[in-house]
Order: sequence, then structure tokens, then C-alpha cells
Amino acid sequence: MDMQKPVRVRFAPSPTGFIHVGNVRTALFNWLWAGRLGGTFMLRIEDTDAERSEARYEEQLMEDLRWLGLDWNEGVGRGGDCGPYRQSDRYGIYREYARRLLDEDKAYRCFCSAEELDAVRQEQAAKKETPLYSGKCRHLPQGEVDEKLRAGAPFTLRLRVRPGTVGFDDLVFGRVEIATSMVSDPVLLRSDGSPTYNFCCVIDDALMRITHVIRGDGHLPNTHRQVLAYEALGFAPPRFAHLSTILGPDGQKLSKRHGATSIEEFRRRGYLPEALVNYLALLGWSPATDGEEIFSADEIKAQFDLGRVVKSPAVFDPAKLDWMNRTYINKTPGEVLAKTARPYFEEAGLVADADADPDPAATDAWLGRVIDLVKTHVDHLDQLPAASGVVYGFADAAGGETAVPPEAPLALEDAARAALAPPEARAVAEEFARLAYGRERLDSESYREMLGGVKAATKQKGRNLYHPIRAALTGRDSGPDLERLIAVYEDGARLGLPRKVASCKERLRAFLAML
RNA sequence: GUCCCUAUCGUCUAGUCGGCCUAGGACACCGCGCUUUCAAUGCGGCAACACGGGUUCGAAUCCCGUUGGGGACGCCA
Repeated sequence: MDMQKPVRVRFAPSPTGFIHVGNVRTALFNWLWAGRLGGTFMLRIEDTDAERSEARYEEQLMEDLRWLGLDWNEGVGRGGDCGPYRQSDRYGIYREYARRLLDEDKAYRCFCSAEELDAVRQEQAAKKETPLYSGKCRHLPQGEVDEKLRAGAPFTLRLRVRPGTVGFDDLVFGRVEIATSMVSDPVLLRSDGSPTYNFCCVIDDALMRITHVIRGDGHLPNTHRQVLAYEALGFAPPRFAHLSTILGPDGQKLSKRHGATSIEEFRRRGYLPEALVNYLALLGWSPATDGEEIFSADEIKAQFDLGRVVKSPAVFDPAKLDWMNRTYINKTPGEVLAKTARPYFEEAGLVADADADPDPAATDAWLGRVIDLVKTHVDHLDQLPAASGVVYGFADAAGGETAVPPEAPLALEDAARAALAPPEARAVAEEFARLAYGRERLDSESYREMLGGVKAATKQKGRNLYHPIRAALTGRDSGPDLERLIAVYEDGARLGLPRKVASCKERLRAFLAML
């Protein structure tokens, strides 16, 4: 265990589906550990399950990692001197080691059929016994083996598990030790000659000089088998660190029915990668200092310590993720958010597709101001178009995902109508409108001047002054700061957007006519 | 069934050698303040050591048991 050795860790997913938050947290902890210690973070693809592995999942998974900023510096897509990094490209290597184990009698051929083994297991289960391999083929006389081979009988290769105990010192769970009598002789090679996970994993981690295996705690029992395999192969085992499972709010393993779980889905819904990374890092790990929880990836990297990872499973809390995402959204300037948020506005028909937009830069700049106005109301970016109703003029689809009416007229909400009902309120609104109509150009500065004019003419102030103006201008009785909103209305009106943004004068005329 | 792991507020967690813990922080929730309004924000509140035995002058912290939760027992990974 010399700590001088450069740290090498790997993330080794199977491309059998969309990658979910649990896997990503594993990748993240590997990435953080490598980053903290200035080591190598490798991506290896475990596609020995030919049935379920698909190339598109591999693509997706790499895209997800890149999006999150979990860049790997060796492995699939990056190369390196320990390749190939896809297990399906390494079968020759596994065969070679299997041969060696067989020659050294550390492994043996098992001629039991899958059906046979299954029957035995069922029998054992029925008798309430621990289902274990009987060891039937462990000591087959050589003559019998030769005979079966001559007859072309299919066989698997099993590791000969030694008596005694196996154990290892897990970086998060501590010493874990069991009697080898509790572990069946693991199958190394299937009857079709393909290698199994436990075998590939050991050979790859050894050959790729992995120093720390950081993975889900579902592998904890596998680790015993793997340690035995390391022994048989004559390799020194790496350090292990097992991460507890992430559960859904009901305490069950996180799955699709808990809502969004795939990274792809979080991205689609407008979660920021830095928020997801921050949240996931705090699931099972915490910094040594109490208090602050908002950290950049680099800040986390600087403090990350496997020794501070908790052993018990953590429940994924969407509400806290939302809070964190909100925090990041509010920290990020609208003009920056506009780049990632624009597609949501395009989809809602509020801005033209970028390639059909005569001046996309102007649109983005304006969109950034809209976003700054309404972003404190959203949990994730895909809610932005609906939250922008106050600018576009449609009635707020409260909670509605993308319910943005394309051609609806300006909507005067009941609360705004009520706010304008008293004669004094109406007088304020009309005086404001009169001043606005008389002006060529409206902006934040002229708004302040007009406000003074209305104040002088109507003798109203405070709420009685602002509220009617807000209602007559926005059709609502609450919303963002008027001074900034007015400029956004005016500039939006000049932009020629697919869904026209009404100017202040147009709004005043329309709303006052509705009373 | 057998084996392994695990157990602090509703949730994420701090608590690293037992005393500094009348158990701290964050999310959620509730209240108050700020603000023309809403949101944001600031302040405050509610809320936990699963249970039972030990060991000890002293236990959330150590030991045993009970209960709850998770996992494994595959020619899946």
C-alpha cells in the first residue's frame, strides 16, 4: 500500500441503459479522488454482457460525463497505454490468464449445466439452506475430464476457492472479512468461452495499475471473490472504497418510478451541471467544516476525502436538488443562462430558432434580461418560458410546464382588474398612460420621471401609486421590478419576435380598454 | 433461509481519542422583517441520538441483544 504510487482510479460502467444519478455519483467520487491526489481518472467500458450492451448507451454515457465536467484523462475515447479499454476488445487477454490458472490448477473445468445448477439451488432454497455450489466438479478424476472433453461436453472455468477467510480493508467500510466456505467457486469463463465480470474486473484493474477501486456497495460481496482471484493470479489487490446506495424517497432503491433519475433527463429539464455535481457530492460525503454547502467542483476536489464518506445509504431529495439548482441559477447572469435556456424559448415558440433569427445575438442579449427578471421564480431552466408570461403577456400557466398560448391576446388577470377598480387607482393608471402616450421613447429613466409626474398629479404614493401602474402595465398585481420590466417591454417590442412582445403604450391601451 | 453491511431532526448530514452536545449546519415546513407587489434575501421557530441491557465518575460516541433498513447468495454487471 505505498501511497507514493500515483493514484489511478477508474469508472467502469456497463453500457446497458441510461446512466443514472447513482452511477454518476460513483464516477464523481472517482473523479474527485483522482483530482484531489493529482492522479488519473480512467473510463473503461464493461460490455461483457453482449445481450444488453449497446453502442448508443456508450455514446450517451460519455456525453453525460462530459456535460457534467467529469473529464477522464485515459480510457475509451482518450486512449492510453493500458488499452484497449473496452472489455469486449480484451477477450484474448482474459483467455490467456484463464489458461494460466487452469495450468496451475488454481481453476478447474466444471461440466455442470446451467439447468443442473439451477435445480440444485432450488433444492437448497427449499430446504432453507444457503444456495452454494456443491463443488461437484472440483475434484473430477483426470480420466473423467478427458473423456468429457473428447465427447465435446461444454464446461465453465471455475476458480478454486481456498479454505480459510478472505478480507480486505475498505476505505469506507473498514475491515470486511468472511469465511471462504460462504463463497461458491466463481465462474471465470462461461461455457461459450466468454469471461465473466468478476474475472475481467480483476485482470483489468491489475493490468491497468488501478490503485483505488471506488464503486457501489453492491459489489462488496464480489470483492471477496475478486480478492481470491487476485491471490490466484499473483496480483496485489488495489485499495477498495465502496459507496452506499442512493435510495428513493420511499427508502427503496432509486428507479424510474421515482421520477427523474437519468442524467439525460436532468439535463433536459434544465438542471445546471454544477448544481448536480454539488448536490451529488454532498450525498454521502461532507466537508470537514460545517455550514456552507455551495461549492464549485474545484472547491470540492480540494477537500474531498474518502475517509469522510458515510456508510449508510442516502435518500435522494429532489427538493434539495431544486434548491441547489435555484441557487446556481440565481448566481449565474441571465446572459449566460440565455445560451442554454434559449432552446426552451424556441420550443415554446417565443423566440425564433437560432438559425432562422436575423440577429440571434440581440435576441440572446434581450432574453438574458428577461431571464434575470424571472429567474428567481424557477427551479430549473425549462420552467423559464412559463415564468416569462409577465413579459410576453400570456396568463401565467401556474405550474404548467410549457403551456404557452401562441397567439393569445394580452391577459388582464382578475387581481389586476380589482386593483384598478377604485377610482383613485384608475386615475393613477390613466395619468400614467397619458404621460406615456406623450413620450416618444420609454425607458427606465423616463419611467422614473413619469412616476414623479403621476405622484404630483394624483397625490398618491407608495402602494397606491405603484400598484395601479403595475396592474395597468402588466395585467397582473405582482411581478418583477417595473423599472427594469419597462425597458424589457420596449426593447422586446422592437425585436420582432415570433410572439410579439407588446410595448408599454400598447399594453396600457389594451388593459385600460378592458376595464 | 444463510451470510455481510447499516441505524442522529421528514430528508442530507456534523459529531473522528467517551466529557467542550442543554446534539451543530443545510433542505423542506412555519413565523417575522425588508420591498410598491411576487420571488429572491435577512432573522427566528419547529424538529433527531430506533429500542433494551451492560462497561464507566460520565455514552449519540464502547460492548451485547432486539427491531428496522439495505445488499449478497447467477454461465448479470
